[in-house]
Amino acid sequence: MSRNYWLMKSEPDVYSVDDLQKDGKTYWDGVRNYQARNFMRDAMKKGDYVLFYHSNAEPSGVAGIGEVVKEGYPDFTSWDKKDIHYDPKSTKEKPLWYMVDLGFVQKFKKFVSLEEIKTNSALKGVMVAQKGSRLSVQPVQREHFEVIRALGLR
DNA sequence: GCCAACGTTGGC
DNA sequence: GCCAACGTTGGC
Repeated sequence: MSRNYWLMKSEPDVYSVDDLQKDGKTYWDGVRNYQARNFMRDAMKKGDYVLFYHSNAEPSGVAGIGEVVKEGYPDFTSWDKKDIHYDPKSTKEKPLWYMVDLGFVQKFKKFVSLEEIKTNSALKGVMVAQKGSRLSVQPVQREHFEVIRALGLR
């Protein structure tokens, strides 16, 4: 089976890997960036694995693994006026933003910090370690995914 | 809380 | 279509 690998960022104060473990699955609402949207709408497939990354955290890094359980569909929070992610350009008839559903796979035994990712020579070129990398949904090479998972399950 | 990096908006 | 101004992200 061919499976793709991704990294998704979430601020743990807002939604952490523990929340995902508790909920079992969640919908990944609130992405308002076209590149990230395109990944979720067009490229992420059921069964793909996702590194669950804690951003704006102390420390930041990968906290666990999730799995795509529902492929891209319109982010309904975008046309909800009361929602913090409301965007008047998006309507039910013409959705602008998309999301996927993410299921819980596992929480790492050992948190893999950004620092660790940056200094590991086997992880050279990982997008999240690059300066100014703000993309909240990004592709990860299989080999890199495996290295990070191995670090997390030590 | 600061600020560099980046994406988006809007005047021209 | 350029680019300055502005808003946001996210590491530190």
